[in-house]
Amino acid sequence: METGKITDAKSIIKSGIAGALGKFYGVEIDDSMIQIYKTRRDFEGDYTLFAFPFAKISKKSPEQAAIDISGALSELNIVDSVNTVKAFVNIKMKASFWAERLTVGLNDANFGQLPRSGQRIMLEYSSPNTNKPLHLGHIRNNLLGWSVAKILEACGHEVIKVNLVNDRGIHICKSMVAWQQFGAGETPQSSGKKGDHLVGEYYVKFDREYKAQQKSLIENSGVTEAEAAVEAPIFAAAREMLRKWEAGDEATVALWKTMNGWVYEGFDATYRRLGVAFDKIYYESDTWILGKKIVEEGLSKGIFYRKDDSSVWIDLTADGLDAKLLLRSDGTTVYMTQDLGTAEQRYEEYGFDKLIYVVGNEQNYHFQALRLILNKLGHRWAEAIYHLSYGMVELPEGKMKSREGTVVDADDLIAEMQKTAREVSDELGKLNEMSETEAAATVDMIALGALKYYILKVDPKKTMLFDPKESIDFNGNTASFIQYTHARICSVLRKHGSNGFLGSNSFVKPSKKEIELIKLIEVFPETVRMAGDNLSPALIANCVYELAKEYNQFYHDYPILKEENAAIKNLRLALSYQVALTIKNGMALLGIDVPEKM
RNA sequence: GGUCUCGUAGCUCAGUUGGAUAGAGCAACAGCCUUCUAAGCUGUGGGUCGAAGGUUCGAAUCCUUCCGAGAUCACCA
Repeated sequence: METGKITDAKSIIKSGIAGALGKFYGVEIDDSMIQIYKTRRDFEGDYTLFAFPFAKISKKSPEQAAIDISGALSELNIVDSVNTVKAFVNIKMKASFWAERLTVGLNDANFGQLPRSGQRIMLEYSSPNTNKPLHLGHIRNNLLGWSVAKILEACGHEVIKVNLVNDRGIHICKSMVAWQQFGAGETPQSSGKKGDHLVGEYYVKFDREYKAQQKSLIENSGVTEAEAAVEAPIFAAAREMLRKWEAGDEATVALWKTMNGWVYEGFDATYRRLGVAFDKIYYESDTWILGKKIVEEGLSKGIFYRKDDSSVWIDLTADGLDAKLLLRSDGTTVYMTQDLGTAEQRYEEYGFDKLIYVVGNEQNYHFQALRLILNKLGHRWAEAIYHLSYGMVELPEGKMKSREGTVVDADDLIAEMQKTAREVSDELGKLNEMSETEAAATVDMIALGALKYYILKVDPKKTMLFDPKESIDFNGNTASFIQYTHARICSVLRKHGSNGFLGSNSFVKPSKKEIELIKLIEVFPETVRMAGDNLSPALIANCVYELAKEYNQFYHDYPILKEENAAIKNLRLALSYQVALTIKNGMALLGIDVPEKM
């Protein structure tokens, strides 16, 4: 899924270096020899070239090679000066070079949007169960999925966002049975409860009743724990309901449709609040049968085998895994069978170049097996399957456990963040001059921005800690800080009476601080490319934060509107505009909106 | 037990895919609003990069072993 090359400052310098050193040494300079990176802050220069590869060509010491190189490079017309420290060649670019880079950025209407790649990527994320409301873990999944989709689109790929809803099975039957027994006809309309929460309550009720029945069975009938687990009447009722559902019993299917409908209404509300959406939604009730064909295929090819009880397996022990079940002895399919089937169906329908599953790392094993099995069946596109495996979200008290009631509900969390955002904004007097609609929209941006940024700034693959107190902090490395920077710039541009875009003007030479800002803006498209290659929104978050931080320093130390020199003022306005645009584009890739006032 | 992931400041995290003296935020302390938004800015303190070996000009980053944390190995999804 590599994207194309970008003509940023670094690549321009690289080709300059290749030309100059090719001439100097009289050999073709391979791209890999030019190892260049940002100069450390304590040294003079913009980029640093490592001289070791060239020492080999000239058979001189690395230090001497560095000196030779510095001579050759100072000839380049974009280079201001060169200095060497040991085997490091520090290159300082001309101020005019940076002014030119700013102009290029300003004239790029789609700054940060890379050219079309022609690749089609299917991205599966969210994939909830319909027996309980979404929680903090789902939030990480949804935010990651949405952001990665945005990033891949920015990288020029066609992205198809899909959701696979787990709407059938024993878990939903549990909620249904409990509702039948204790519900007394309660509906979201009658109780005013959100549909997914309502169904979730009955799931909990089931569990409570189930436990009570087990306890009483063990105490009164003297059965073992395992026997009690099977014999409890309410569990028997759930199993019976599943059997009826699979047999297509009308009343059961009708109840199932009604209760799932409630859940979908609830999910839709939460999805809308989170600002995520899908291009296509798959339901397990449609796909669970898929994969049986694959089982036949695997059996006939001798890749799968049938046991005496007629269950079907694949032996993956040679690949370091275990034997995996593909078909139960009663002929029904399992999760793996279904996933094999949907993958094949999706490939036939869409012919993707890449199929990405955003699923927690507890399923690493499953996806390892999935790829392996498809490979063994001879599907070349198995290589296109990628499991974007993200780490669990933990609380300061430890892991979330639904049984202990420590699960953080998605809707509650969002509501809480909105409340806090409102309080803090009010306290600071930020909403004083706003209409209620405007204030509500601003509070919304701040609250959701805080939540999204807090989660997305962490490398997806790492287990992360969600500290509620820290997540609603609006200072430091937070979305609010970045949003505030954007609002400040908008305020400056408003007062100037323009949108700050000053066309393709040529600019006066930027000062050191201004060059720092141009550099941070300049790397944005390259950062988007890296974020796409690594499927990591965290890279975008860091990049935007660095930029906002640098701008706030600049804002504090340098006048913009009050600058008397018109040419310098012009440069600073253009720079401010470009910073605001980059912040806006970057935050959009995280699914975060930025206000013009706050 | 097998497989996989992780371990960086008191806490939460970065670290440009092997580069120079490892960086931010929070928390603590000390400053800055009569000047474009103080949700901001400046400064101080804080490190055996889990440990030990190895690879090489050079390692937080790669390899080995050990220690510690987590995930997974169901006729659940």
